[in-house]
Amino acid sequence: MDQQAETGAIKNLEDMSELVSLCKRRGYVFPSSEVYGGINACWDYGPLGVELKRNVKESWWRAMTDRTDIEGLDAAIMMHPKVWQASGHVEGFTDPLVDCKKCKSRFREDQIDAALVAQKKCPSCGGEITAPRQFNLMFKTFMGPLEDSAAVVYLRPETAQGIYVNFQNVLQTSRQRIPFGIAQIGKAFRNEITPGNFIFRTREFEQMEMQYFVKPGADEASFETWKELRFQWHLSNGIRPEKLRLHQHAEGELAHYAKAAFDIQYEFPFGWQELEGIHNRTDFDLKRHEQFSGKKLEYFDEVGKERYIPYVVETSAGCDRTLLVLLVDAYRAGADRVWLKLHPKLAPYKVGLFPLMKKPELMEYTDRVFADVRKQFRTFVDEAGSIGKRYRRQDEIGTPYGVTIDYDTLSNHTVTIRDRDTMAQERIPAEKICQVLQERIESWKP
RNA sequence: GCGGGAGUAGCUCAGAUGGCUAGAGCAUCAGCCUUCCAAGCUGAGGGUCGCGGGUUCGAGCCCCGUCUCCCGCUCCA
Repeated sequence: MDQQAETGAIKNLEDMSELVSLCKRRGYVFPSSEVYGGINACWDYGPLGVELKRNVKESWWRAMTDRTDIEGLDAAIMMHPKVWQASGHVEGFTDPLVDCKKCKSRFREDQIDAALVAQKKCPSCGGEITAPRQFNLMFKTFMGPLEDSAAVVYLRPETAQGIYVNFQNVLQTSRQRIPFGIAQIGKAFRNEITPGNFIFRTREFEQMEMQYFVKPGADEASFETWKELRFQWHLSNGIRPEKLRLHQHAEGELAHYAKAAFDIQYEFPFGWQELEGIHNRTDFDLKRHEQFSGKKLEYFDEVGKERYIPYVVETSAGCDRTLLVLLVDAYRAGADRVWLKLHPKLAPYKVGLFPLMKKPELMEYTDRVFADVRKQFRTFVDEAGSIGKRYRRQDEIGTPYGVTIDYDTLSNHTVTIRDRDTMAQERIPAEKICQVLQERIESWKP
C-alpha cells in the first residue's frame, strides 16, 4: 500500500466536505430540490451515484439469493395501520418531548418526575420547560379521498414488518423449511429529529434487510453466524478492516423488540456509527402479529412433529450508509490528484477509453474497441484534453482502469492499460482488453 | 425546536463608506497545441447576487420578514 494513499484518506469533517463537493460536482449525489434552495437532509443520486447504488444492491442481493435458504420479497411501503400498532411503532415511536427554555436541555416528558412536569420545571436546572410536543417518528398520510382518521396510513419506518406479515405466504409458496430467510431491499421513512451528516441520516432511506427464521433455541448460534457473514460482506466490498468494528448493544440500548443486538460500525469522520444492525428479535414480531391479526403465524415442524413460532435473526443494512462508507473509505487526496479507490466491482465505470491524441486514425480505432468493450463493461470514452487530464478525471470518479490507444496500437494492435491506484501501465494486446479487465476486477485487492 | 455560522456563476471566493452593462480562478464547451499522467494558447456559454417587501434618484451592499444550508443537543439503517 503506497504512502500517498494512506495520507490522502479522509480524516476530518473538512475532508468530508471535499467529498460532498466532489459528489455534487461529478454527479454522485445532489442536494434534493436544489432549484428551490434544497430540502433538509434529502439527497438525489446522480448518474454515477445511481450506478454505485445499483452495484451495492446487486452485491447484497447476490450475497443473499446465492444461498438456497433465502427468498426475496418486495413488500408495499404502505401497510395496514395495525401493522404499526403490532410492531410497537405507534407507541414506541411517539415521544412527548419538552425543552428547557433556560438550559436548552431536552427531555422525554414521560421520563421525568410528574411533579416537575406539573410545575413546568426543568429537572436539571429548574428553569421553565415548554409544553410537551409530540414527536412521532413515523410519517403519516391519508389513504383515499377523505382526510379522515380512519384512513390514516404510515410510511413504513422499517422494511422488516413487510417480511413478517408475509412470513406464511413465503413459507407456503417457496416450500422452504426452517431455518430460512427472506430478503428485501426497499425504502423506509423516519421523521428524524436530527438528520444530517450528508447521506448518513436522512428521513427517507433505503434498507437492505434479511430476516432469518429459526427454531427457538437455535437463535443464538444463528445470530453469531450472521454477525460474521455480514461483517465479511462489508470487507468484501473493499472497506479498510481497521475502519470496521462490531459493537454490542448494552442492555439499556436494546430496541423494544431485541434480545441481543450488534452493530457493524464504521469510523466516519464524525465518529464510529452504525452501518448495519444484527438483531435477535426473538418471536416478538410474529407473536404480536398473531395477537393483533388473530391469525396463526406458527410453523409446523414435520420432522419433530412440533409447532412453534420461529425466532428471527435480523440483518438490517443501510443502503445509503453503505454508499457513504464506500465513498468515505475510498476517497484519496494526493499531491496532484484526487481519486476514489472504489472496489472495481462496485465502481460506476469499469474502464476509461482514450485515444492518445485527437487524430482520426486513433479515434476510429477507439470507436472499434469501444463497441467491443462496452458490451461487457461500463466504459467511458474521453478524447478531450491532455491524456493526463483524462486520467485525472476518471481517477476522481473512481474508474479503476484506463485503456489508451496510441500510435503503436495502429501498427501492432497493443494498448496500454493503466491502474487507477498505482498509476502503473502495462501494454497488452487489444484483443485481450476484456479478458484482462475481467481478471483484474476479480483479483483486485485493496 | 434552541444556540452558533452562512447564503454572489457547477465549485472556491472577491465585490472600501449603497452609484456605470456584477468580477476572478477552477470547471464545462468549441478550436489550436500536445506521441502517456492535469493545469499552454484563442474563444464561448453560464448569475433576476436565496426569496419577498421596504428605505433611496439608485441596493449584492442598509432595514424588516421569510426560506434554506452547515456545525453542536437520548437518533440506532
